[in-house]
Amino acid sequence: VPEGHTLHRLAAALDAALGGAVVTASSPQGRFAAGAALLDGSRLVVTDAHGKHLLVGFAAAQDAERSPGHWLHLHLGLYGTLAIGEGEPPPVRGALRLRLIGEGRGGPRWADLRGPTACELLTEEGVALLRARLGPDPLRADADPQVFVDKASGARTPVGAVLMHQDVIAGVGNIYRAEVLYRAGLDPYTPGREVGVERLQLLWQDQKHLLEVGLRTGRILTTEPEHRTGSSPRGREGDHYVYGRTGMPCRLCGAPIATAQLEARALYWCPHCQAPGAGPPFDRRLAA
DNA sequence: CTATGATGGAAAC
DNA sequence: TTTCCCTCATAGC
Repeated sequence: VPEGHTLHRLAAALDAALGGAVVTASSPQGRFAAGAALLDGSRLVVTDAHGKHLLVGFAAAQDAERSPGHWLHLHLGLYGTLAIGEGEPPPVRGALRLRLIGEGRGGPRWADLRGPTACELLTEEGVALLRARLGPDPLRADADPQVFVDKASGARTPVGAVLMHQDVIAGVGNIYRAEVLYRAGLDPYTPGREVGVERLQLLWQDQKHLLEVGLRTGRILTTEPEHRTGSSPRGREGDHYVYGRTGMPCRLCGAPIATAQLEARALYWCPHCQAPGAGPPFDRRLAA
């Protein structure tokens, strides 16, 4: 579930639920017991997402300035979950890494974290180091597209691999990489340095657009309305052009969708619409 | 009901 | 390159 849009949604949801609240923190599973003990009784003051990383700032409950002394860094990885709810938290079940409970602006709220790749406390310096190793996130106002263009246009590796590198563009995962390349009519194996600056700029723009749709809808929806028919295994009906559609006909040309491993992940593409030298298979509208 | 694989990344080899 | 995290949606009985 978690590509970049999901983390921005979670950041907003966590702030809406527990922003400003003094929290009770615990680690029923025990693996974050020391960290939870440090956070227990402090105030959740800010949430922020950068790519697939979620940062949550906590201040001492009596700190009038509400300046974060501790930063909780979360990364959900492939199957971590952060569930947020109202009222009484559900009975503890399974491996619950972290539970936060507090009286939010709208009433009692709770948040349960399971199976994360990262759940750790960082200092301000640690947060700076984390940000330094992340590339621009198209969903952030401070994102600099030029950083993406510079890094991607210097890469000898395939553009399909470059898009997965979080230090090049933060927040793109395996679904978005496949879909944005299809929408651009780009052969995934074209080396980054051969894509061209102009097409990389367009790639950034379209990726930003797709992430914004994801942020708004909570769903990785990459198909234009007129193409939204037929199945997308793992997505809702018609959500994707190529992701997970191995062997199924391309929505535009009918050629069977191909798959291969790239960057240790399944890559999906249309060998016809994304043949070397091809252009965008349709006029992309910036609507959804 | 059980089995499988997945939108990720770090650590361990 | 392989393992781990130990969830959750989906496929299949």
